[in-house]
Amino acid sequence: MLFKAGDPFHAIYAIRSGCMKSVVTRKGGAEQVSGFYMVGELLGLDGMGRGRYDCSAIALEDTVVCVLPFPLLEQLAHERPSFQHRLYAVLSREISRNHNVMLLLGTMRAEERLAAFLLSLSSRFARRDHSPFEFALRMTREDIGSYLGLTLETISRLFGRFRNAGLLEIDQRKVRIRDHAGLKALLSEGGAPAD
Amino acid sequence: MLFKAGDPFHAIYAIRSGCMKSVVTRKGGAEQVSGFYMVGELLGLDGMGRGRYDCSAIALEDTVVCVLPFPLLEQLAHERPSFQHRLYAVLSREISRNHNVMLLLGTMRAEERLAAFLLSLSSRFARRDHSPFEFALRMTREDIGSYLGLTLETISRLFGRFRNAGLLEIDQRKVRIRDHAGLKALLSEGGAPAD
DNA sequence: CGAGATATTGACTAGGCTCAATTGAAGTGG
DNA sequence: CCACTTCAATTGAGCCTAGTCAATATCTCG
Repeated sequence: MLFKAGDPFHAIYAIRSGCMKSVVTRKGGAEQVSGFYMVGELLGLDGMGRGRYDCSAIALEDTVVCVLPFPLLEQLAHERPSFQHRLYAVLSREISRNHNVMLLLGTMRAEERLAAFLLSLSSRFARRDHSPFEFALRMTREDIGSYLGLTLETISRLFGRFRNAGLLEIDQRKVRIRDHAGLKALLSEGGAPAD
Repeated sequence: MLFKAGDPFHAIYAIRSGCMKSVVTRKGGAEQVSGFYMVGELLGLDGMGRGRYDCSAIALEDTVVCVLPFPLLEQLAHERPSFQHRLYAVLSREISRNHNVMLLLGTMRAEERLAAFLLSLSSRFARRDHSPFEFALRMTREDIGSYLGLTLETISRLFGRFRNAGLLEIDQRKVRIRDHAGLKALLSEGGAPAD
């Protein structure tokens, strides 16, 4: 665990290698995975508002992070307007990303959610010179379910269904996407027909 | 409509009077209300990442906003570090707020969602010297449902159930909270018992 | 090899959605 | 002023998706 919800905020973290998840906890004990982070992505952006992190960051494998002390970032931002601009953009993107998750949780059915999740992973791996069609999940079914607002059983069943439909191969955590277009098709269905 | 998803971003907006909603649209047509904004709150924070708004802002009644051109904000931030700090905090808070919505959409059942929504409204009105127990909703059942990831029928039924349980009175859009503690109790249930 | 996670699969249940009809409120024009 | 339209809200019946509970299988690691 890199930091815990409630810890005082003084830095954001950039992942140099490995993979992490962030978890928000509700008074009452219910938890939800609020994001998965891979190489090059930033954790802890939620902390600067209240001066405390409101989620916990947990490594999913051996992970190396780069500590970016917030006072230093603010100083750099002050000195270089272009850096200031970048930093605002990074925060704003996180908001956009959250909107997508809200859309997923609020409007999609289980199949669509998992398809969207896999496609998102796929494109993120692609941007990092990994194969977009073959990669290893670093998280458990339970983590995926929590992130997508589903149960681990549902995730497991969906993987089975996707395999039977010839959309992908899955062996434990190794995923191989066989029909990228087919996954995409699952997304648009239910909305307006593509015209 | 103040701005539309895809419009080029050049300003954020502060509400001076009235009430607005923001709506994200999915390729495929599905829409979701991503937030309700009242006096003093900021809209359009999601736009600075990509240079385009990714949601639309729609007034729910006659509304006056204050236009805050982003270049101006950046300049002010550069000149006054304390202002820069505030601006980062505002963005970060929006991320925290989104985490709460994700938690709501991902882990709560219908009753809990509506209770959480009403309590949130209540405390926001309180902070603005309105009564926290008596206020008028500015949005339709459909808007509420969309925001909470439920259908308008479910919202309507829940209002009925809450009324029968003596938790509140509701006449069209006028709400009167009769049992604040009772609403809160709906939230913690389902999680771990308070100990 | 054994213990404890993690995954898979089945049977059953229930919460919330869909479809549909009705009522109510607010606005429009003759 | 009142029919007429339109939009919003309520209510009911039935269904379906995903959750729950439970049993088993498989992995990982000490």
